[in-house]
Amino acid sequence: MALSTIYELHAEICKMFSNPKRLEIIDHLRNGEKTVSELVNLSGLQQSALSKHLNLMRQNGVLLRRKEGVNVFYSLSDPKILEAFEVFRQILRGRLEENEKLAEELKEVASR
Amino acid sequence: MALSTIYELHAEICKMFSNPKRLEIIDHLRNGEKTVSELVNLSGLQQSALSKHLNLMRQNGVLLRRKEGVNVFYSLSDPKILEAFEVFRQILRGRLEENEKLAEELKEVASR
DNA sequence: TTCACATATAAGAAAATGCTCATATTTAAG
DNA sequence: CTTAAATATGAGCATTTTCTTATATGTGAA
Repeated sequence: MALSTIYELHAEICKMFSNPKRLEIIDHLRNGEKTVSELVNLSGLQQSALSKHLNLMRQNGVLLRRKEGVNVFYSLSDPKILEAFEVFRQILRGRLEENEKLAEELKEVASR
Repeated sequence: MALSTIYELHAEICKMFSNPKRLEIIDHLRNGEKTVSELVNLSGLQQSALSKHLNLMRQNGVLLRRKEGVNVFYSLSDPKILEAFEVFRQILRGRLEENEKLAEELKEVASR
């Protein structure tokens, strides 16, 4: 598990974010902590699968964990992550708009 | 191959960045285009492996491709990607510093 | 056309990922 | 102590990733 270069570390972070369900979970935590059961309902994942996602993100320093009685609350550890996401989403939006334009053009061409 | 949700698109991008060699290649293109052979030398990858990385990043819109005679030049398509990387690297730097502090403390404790 | 170089692609194997199902652990209540 | 609820962990399986080796394609020179 010993990572060395900046590229390996960076890749490890990206790998952790390269799963739609994990990104969705992060989004659900955007406005504050949630329990595992709440996240089960929100995500639609099986409890065991969710638990593994949460643990992975926690081990990578993305999530914080807090126990209170029987419940465990998870929360985002660093709001900067959301900033970085914003840049990606902007790129994606730009790309989506391009695709929509292309789709429009194709429709126009096809309808002639 | 049909992606739909923003999470799936975002995850797809992250997946593409979740490989140390690809991140290294992007870094090599930071200051302008390079041919495949130049990148073979810079990256230490086998030519076939490099070619696949380049093709993948191109298909995902991260790289541009330009042919000139026998050579093919690749370049970054969007400088914003480097911005997003910067945010990640900052988080990583912070985490590395923390680790170093912890390592220091451990050394001190151990040397008593 | 033929050759040599630059680049791309195909096939196969090893490793990693993420799911499901089953089981363990922890904690509060009775 | 026993039970029930919340959470975590383990085993097995299908899928994906990435590498290596070998081969194909494309382009300019002779």
